[in-house]
Amino acid sequence: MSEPQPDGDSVTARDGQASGCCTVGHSLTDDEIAADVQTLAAVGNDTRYEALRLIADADDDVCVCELEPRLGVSQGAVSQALSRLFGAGLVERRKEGRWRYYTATPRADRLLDVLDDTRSLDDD
Amino acid sequence: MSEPQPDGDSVTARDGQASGCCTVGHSLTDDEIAADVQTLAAVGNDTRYEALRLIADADDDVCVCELEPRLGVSQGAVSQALSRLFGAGLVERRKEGRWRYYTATPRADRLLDVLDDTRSLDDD
DNA sequence: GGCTAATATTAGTAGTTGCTAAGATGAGCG
DNA sequence: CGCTCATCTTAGCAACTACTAATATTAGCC
Repeated sequence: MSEPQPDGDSVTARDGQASGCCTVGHSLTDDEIAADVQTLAAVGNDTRYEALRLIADADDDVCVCELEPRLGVSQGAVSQALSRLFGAGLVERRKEGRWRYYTATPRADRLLDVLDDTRSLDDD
Repeated sequence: MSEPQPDGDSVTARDGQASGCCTVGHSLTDDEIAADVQTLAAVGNDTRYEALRLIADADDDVCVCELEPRLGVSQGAVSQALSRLFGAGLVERRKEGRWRYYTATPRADRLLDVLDDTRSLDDD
């Protein structure tokens, strides 16, 4: 494989795994990558994305029972979706009597903001 | 279902789909939702996430042949990953002779920046 | 305690995904 | 032209996902 090497040393090799010089690279640990991918995959699904939107766009925290009628899936599926969002660090939850209230974390808010901000730039 | 109604009218109903008053809601069209979910699902996979990182963190645009040895999957899988990132509007591509060079779009850059910025806040 | 409402968990399954291997396409070069 | 290299495409399949339906848990209430 005769690598084209666009511009000599222009492509950085920031971590130690690089075999020679001049190869591409990034500076993330495996754990960081896994966490990011988990986060992204958690929102990369219609039901969970909509659930997160509903939670993030609400002025107050949101009860599960308010989400159920909006998501068009069974109660069990809603519960699973929320658990997954929680596991990915995208929502917090608070118990109050029989009810469970959800709020979006700062990470979730910022992620959704970027999506809103950049949608017009290169939408399909 | 006796809705708890946290605070009277505190939960907004921004779009017309709401059945009564006082239910949660958001203001996105189905197309916008689908586009966002597609974007997120595209990066929500180890191979594609790493590919995008390598492209975004490089100073110049990156040739496919530079990515292949770093991703640990077959050549065909790399090609598929890049196509999917392209379809999601996360990379641009440029042909130059036999080679194909990829760059990250602003949407991709900003998405990755947010992940970097917020990782420490609520990592697992 | 026994009942009911809200949520979580589990088992099972149809549908989707991400990979490999193989072949196709297209550009440069002798 | 025929070869080779870089990349794309396709078929097929194992692994995973997201759902439903059913059951379990937990909290309030009579």
